[in-house]
Amino acid sequence: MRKGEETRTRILDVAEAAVLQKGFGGTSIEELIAETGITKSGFFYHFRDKNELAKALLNRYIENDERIYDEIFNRARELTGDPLQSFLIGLKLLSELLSDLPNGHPGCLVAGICYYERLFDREIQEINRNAVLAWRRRFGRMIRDIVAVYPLREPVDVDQLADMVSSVLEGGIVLSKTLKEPNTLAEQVLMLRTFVKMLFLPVAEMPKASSGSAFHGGAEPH
Amino acid sequence: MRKGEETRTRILDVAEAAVLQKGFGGTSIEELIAETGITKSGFFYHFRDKNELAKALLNRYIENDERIYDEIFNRARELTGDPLQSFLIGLKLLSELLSDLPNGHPGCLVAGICYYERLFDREIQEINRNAVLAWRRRFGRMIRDIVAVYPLREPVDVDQLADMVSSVLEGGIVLSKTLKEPNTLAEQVLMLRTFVKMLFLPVAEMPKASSGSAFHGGAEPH
DNA sequence: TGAAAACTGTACCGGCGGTACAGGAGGGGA
DNA sequence: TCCCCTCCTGTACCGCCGGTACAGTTTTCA
Repeated sequence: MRKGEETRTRILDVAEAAVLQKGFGGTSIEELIAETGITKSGFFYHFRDKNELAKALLNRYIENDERIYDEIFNRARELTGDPLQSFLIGLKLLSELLSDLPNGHPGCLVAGICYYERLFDREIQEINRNAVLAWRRRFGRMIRDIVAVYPLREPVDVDQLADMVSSVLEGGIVLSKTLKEPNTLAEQVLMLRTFVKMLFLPVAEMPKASSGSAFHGGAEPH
Repeated sequence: MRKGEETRTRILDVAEAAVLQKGFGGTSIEELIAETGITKSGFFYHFRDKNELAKALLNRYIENDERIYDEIFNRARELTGDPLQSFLIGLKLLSELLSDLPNGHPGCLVAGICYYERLFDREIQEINRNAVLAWRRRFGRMIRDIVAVYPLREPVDVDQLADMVSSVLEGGIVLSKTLKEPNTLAEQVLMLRTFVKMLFLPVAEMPKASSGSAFHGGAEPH
């Protein structure tokens, strides 16, 4: 019983890394058993087929993901009672965590599976869907707490704003991976933070209309 | 010469739909030739291997993508000379185009390939990277035009703001696909539009602090 | 009309997902 | 001590797939 769990975990570890680099279709079972040092029969003892491996992988990934968000935003809530401030602090902590990843974000399994869709059964697609809905509920809850205290400066739908957090994270991961710029993801989260700040806080008075060109980014001569 | 191009295009059409539904690894060449009504030899006459198919597919996708953006934002520029207004109109047009897609957005090949990464050669990864950099340049150019006229109400980096457009699009596609809610993508683009608006325009005066709960979204009893 | 372009047909290879099944090591409870 | 259960190994096999090789055929158009 103990030994079995350990082997199973080792397979999942190897599989997760492989799937995030090559997708499900690009990851062969033979390659997984080679790296885990197990036989093919051993693999199929733990997982009936590739679909069940995907399911286990996805469930584990989502669980871990939720745990991380819980930690970050609970920590943020410990630091202040104000719902807006704790949300903003949470986003800051999240961006720091993301920029501390040594090789950049490895990729999101939810997105990976969404781009592999048709080869999995309805159950997996449902698990994936529920994970995204859980994000919507999580961030929606926090935003509703804010709205109860701060007036919204522009008419936006709370659930859509909650989805924006997921959008920017998923999109930021794609950009970061494609550009091979690990920092892009963290920067995008901070941009979202700026948006949230502007939606609920009065803008600081303009310092002196210095006509544009103040906050330009890197040079882009082309 | 003419006939060859036509067959090639037909293969690419079939392949694009398949790849967006199942990923590259999940798409078999045999399945492509079956649907195109061509033989295996015929397929390999047009494409040396799967990698070259991917390259052609990606290049065509990016080209088409650029064309669509050109059309939308040129059209927006025809409607007004003001850089901010034309950008906002462009985003509105984009969201309308996205919400008019009958079955929702089919998925972005750039993201699909980014999640399949390791199985392609450096060249493809470079094409992908350049596509994202082109988006950054495109939106960055428009934002710089705005910044030259309107003061930024919060200190944000222009390139990071430009990347936010790509982030929200890519993330919105993932959310839309996973949730099977075609509208989510268009809504996310409009959220981004609100952000851009707030960054450059003074906020409308608050109507009367009716203490929150004004713009709540759908009920979320959990 | 003739050469090049655009294929078809056939045969083959090795890798992969998956199945089937027999058997064995090791530990824990009766 | 014995037996059973968990956790594997080993072997053999199937059919699909990506890819190669190459000879031959039809279509196109200059």
